[in-house]
Amino acid sequence: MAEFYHHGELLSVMTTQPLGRALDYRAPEGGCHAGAFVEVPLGPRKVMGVVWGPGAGDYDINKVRHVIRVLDAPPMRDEMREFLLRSAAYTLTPLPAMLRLATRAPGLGDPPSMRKIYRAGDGLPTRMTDARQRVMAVLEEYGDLAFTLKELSEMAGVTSSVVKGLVDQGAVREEESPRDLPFRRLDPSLPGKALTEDQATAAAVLREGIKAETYGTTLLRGVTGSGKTEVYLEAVAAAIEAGRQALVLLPEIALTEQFLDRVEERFGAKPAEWHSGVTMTERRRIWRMVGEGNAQLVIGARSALFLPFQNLGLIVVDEEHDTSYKQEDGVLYNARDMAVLRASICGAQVVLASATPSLETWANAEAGKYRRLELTSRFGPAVMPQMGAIDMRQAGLPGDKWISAEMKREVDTRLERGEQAMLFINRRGYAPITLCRACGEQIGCDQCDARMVEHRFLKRLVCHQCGETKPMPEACPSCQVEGKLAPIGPGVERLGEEATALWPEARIATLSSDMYGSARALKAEIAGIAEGAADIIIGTQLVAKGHNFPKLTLVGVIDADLGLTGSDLRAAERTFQLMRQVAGRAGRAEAPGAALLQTYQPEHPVIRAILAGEEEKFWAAEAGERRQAGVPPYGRMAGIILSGSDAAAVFDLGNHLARHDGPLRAVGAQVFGPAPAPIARVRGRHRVRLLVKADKSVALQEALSRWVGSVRLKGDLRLAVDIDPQSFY
DNA sequence: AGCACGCCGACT
DNA sequence: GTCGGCGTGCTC
Repeated sequence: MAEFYHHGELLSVMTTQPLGRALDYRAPEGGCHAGAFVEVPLGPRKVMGVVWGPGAGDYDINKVRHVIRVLDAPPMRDEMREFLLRSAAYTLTPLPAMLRLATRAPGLGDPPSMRKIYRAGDGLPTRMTDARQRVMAVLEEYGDLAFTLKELSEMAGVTSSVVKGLVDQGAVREEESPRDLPFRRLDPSLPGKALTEDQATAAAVLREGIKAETYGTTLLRGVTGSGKTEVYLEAVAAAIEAGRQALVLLPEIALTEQFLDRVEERFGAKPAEWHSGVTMTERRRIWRMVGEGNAQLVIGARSALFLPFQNLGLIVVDEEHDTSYKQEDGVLYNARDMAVLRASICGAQVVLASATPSLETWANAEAGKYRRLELTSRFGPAVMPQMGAIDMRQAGLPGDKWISAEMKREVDTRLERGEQAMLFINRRGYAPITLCRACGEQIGCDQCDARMVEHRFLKRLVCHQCGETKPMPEACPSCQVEGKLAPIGPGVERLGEEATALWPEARIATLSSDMYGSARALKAEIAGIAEGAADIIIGTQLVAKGHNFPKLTLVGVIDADLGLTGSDLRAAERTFQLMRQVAGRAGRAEAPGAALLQTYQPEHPVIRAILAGEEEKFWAAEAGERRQAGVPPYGRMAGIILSGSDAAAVFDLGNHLARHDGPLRAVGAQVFGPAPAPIARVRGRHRVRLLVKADKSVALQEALSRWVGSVRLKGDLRLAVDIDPQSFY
């Protein structure tokens, strides 16, 4: 049991205020446990914090104030504190910022919110009417179940005043009940889908792992459609059977709805759903229920890692290679790595599922740190798609067309057969560049250094970097000449336009995340398309992620070269993964599929590896190059991002750091830069980046904090450390 | 993060 | 004289 502090005893409290350390307080009347969520006075304000441990006693004892109150929430467990400490140390994030991730729950500490519910009472109404009769019939039909006023009156087909009248007469009982209800119990004993031999073997291994009740990570690798989900749902079932909680992380909110249905199919009830699109009320409920152990399974985004699980036995990271797992939401962390850390602390199993694992995960599996499970056979009758390249150097297309004659023929064939075809391009909007033919100006963002992208659908120019938008101008903002602005290059909207011209009779659906007002609308659209509401699907990124289109038999990648060029060391890996994923879309059900890549570089090793299906070869070659270069996963890297409104001051700071690199040289690490960051200006702030490269064995974080801690940031200068950056060049 | 304190420029 | 700019420092 956690340490208890009696009234008046000195204890330390970690707040979410950016103080960087815990402060001493005295325990409140009635005392409190370590880990308790508390409200404490800080200057003139009241702030929330967590009782962190015994007081340090290094502060004027007369100035130490009392904890105001203990909040009504289960105390933070030691393992969560450990997780926060270690993830803060790993990512070089101040602890309060890390703590903020674990306290992001609306109404945390409020007493349970109550609502009125209605059930059958003891008495009978003095006068029976038709409406009253219907209410009593509903209550009788459902026995002792209780309903909200709205439910009951709607079910009986009466107004709420009828129910109220019955309450007054004692025929219906009104009760207070907590608004936050436990999640329905999941039933792991339901049969589930029949598994293939492959799947059954993998599932059995995962189930064994769960039984061991220790930490372990498994790479579950299987081509698209091989049934990874069915397999890891068996691991979820094993965790639930063992009375433990499970968490499934998905990279994309748009995927959750489909997934919830599969969970319901397997376990007879829907799990908790945690991501940015969930309402405040639902979040409060989830936070509370997860903490009370009344949510057995959570499906969520990366932030779900910080929910107060009481007995976490399994974390699944689906599509573990997905780059959206590494993104800033205040703190720069990779959810995949943090999942492994969280699990290792609480003795849980991790399943990293992917058709195309990241090189880090692949290397960890090769090194024997992760168990590796392979699903080779596809589920059901479908087979892997045939792959082919279209050499665009031979296609002879004009500069404003992107669909080759060969691609058109293949699509024609599918249309004749009543099947679906998908054309994929990873660029949102109409055209990535808007060029003035009079002066050569490319319209850029006023706030950033990025180019603005025309979105004809929105009738605006949009900055994909900072979200800034402006109306499409008539005249060039630089030379004022009118009518000379020209769209350059393809975007998904423009491709849709070209497709409409090529196939005027076909039903064409263009899928881009910015074309739908809500995730719900997009989901509905995708569901309709999957059922056959479109013949040709034109899509970006999001169609490459896990949707199932049974009638789809052709995927055409319009610009397979995107991502091959440039000096980003991970571009090849990303391209490989993306194309394998997209290709895997085709022919998931009965009809066999084909994948065609339009490329100007058919001899490129990545393109060839994809076409040949030689994945191991690709990874081995890529791993060799990285080992040679001493970059992740065979070396360590960190980015230092400096920002501020004054470009010169930002660069000065960068140069100062680069010159005073003693702490880094002491461990043999090298500094590169300063150079303008990949996005050199964001929202009016100039950004400069330094890169640090070190040997795998180096304690990089300690060296970095000594180095970075040596400078004091003046004015609006900011410094952020990005451990294991996604892109480095 | 807030909020107070305090030190310089331009006003009633 | 004094109002207010925001740089610096403090909060247990």
